[in-house]
Amino acid sequence: MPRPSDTKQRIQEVARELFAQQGVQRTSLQEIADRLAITKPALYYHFSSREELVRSIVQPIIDEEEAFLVAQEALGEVEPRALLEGYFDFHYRNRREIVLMLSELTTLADLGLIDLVLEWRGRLGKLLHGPEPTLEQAARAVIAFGGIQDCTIQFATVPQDELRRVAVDGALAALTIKPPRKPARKA
Amino acid sequence: MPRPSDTKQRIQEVARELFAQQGVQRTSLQEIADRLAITKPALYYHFSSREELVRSIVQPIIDEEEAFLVAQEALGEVEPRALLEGYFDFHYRNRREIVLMLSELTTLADLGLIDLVLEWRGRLGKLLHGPEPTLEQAARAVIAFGGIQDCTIQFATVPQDELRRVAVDGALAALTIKPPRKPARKA
DNA sequence: ATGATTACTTACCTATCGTTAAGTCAGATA
DNA sequence: TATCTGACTTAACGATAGGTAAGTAATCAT
Repeated sequence: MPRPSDTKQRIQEVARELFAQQGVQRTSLQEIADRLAITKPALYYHFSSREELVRSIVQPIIDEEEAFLVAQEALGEVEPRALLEGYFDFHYRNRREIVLMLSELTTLADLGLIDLVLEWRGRLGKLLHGPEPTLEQAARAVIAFGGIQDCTIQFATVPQDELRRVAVDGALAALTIKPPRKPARKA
Repeated sequence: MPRPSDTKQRIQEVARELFAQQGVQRTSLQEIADRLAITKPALYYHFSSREELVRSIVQPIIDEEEAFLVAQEALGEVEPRALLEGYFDFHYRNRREIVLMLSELTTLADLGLIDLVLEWRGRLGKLLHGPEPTLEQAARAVIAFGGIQDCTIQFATVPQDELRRVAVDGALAALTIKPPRKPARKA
């Protein structure tokens, strides 16, 4: 049986599935091994530790989000709708991994996920409202981006195009700030 | 040292703190006991199991959210702003516990939290848009309520009144649905 | 045919965790 | 003074999980 094998990929597939189903912490190496009809130490041939297996699944998502942000920041001027749509597509594509990351933030603390998520939200807000947004602007950004994230998780079965429309529309609506007072009727 | 002791409350305080800091799953009974300078089995005098300790912290929040929903549903007609403000206040008051519940959904699966959260979102949506909302309406509700939740977590240090204003304004903005086409100028 | 390499298996170790049984001891009760 | 109860401690158990050491069968290069 030796020589090139796709076992490493198959381990990751099974891990992704079990992690999504029952959580990272509640999934043991034994369970992953059983599902593949191999032994636990076989996993150690492909991954040096449990943590490395977890990281191999989560890290690509982190890298992709990071790359997305860097690309948008390099653009200089951002068009809100395009930014939100890009953000949506990224989250829709990786919704399985993202939900497991978000619903186990503390478990994955070793990866520094908590700080990363907070940092990303800050950077996203600055893309929309400049380097020093007001509290109101920051809140709107959190609602908009968080809302898109929630939509990809909550409505995971809705087709991408349809969901993108309603999610991005909703996020844009959340961003529109009405002038503070003065009804300004029939302006 | 016998006779009335406040140890049970002190255990819960320490547990709340450690759970919030490093997660429920990553906090062992040993750690809680050490922090209180008592022994691990002493915890079992006050709580019949680890799960019961966790539940004693999480369950009141669940009950409160349930009660909030029941009360709102009983009202018949709901005013969106009032609903959102009530929702905000509940989440602001319990933000520490709520963040630990949300960031460990899978770990707390025994409590049926995942299904509960999904159910709550559905009921909140129906409060705003009736028993059978469109996808667009459902998405807006998810963005609005999720956004309020995110705000209480993200801006945990902002005073309650100030944050409530911006969070609820943002949520309301997310709820306003523009007519699909036809600019309908000067209607 | 031989040696090296790949891809594992068998067997085992150890640490930790939740949990329990049994004992201790200060103070309230009688 | 004797007894009972509340509030623990000491000691230990069983399960499980991550991890390792050593061996083995199949394949490739030489």
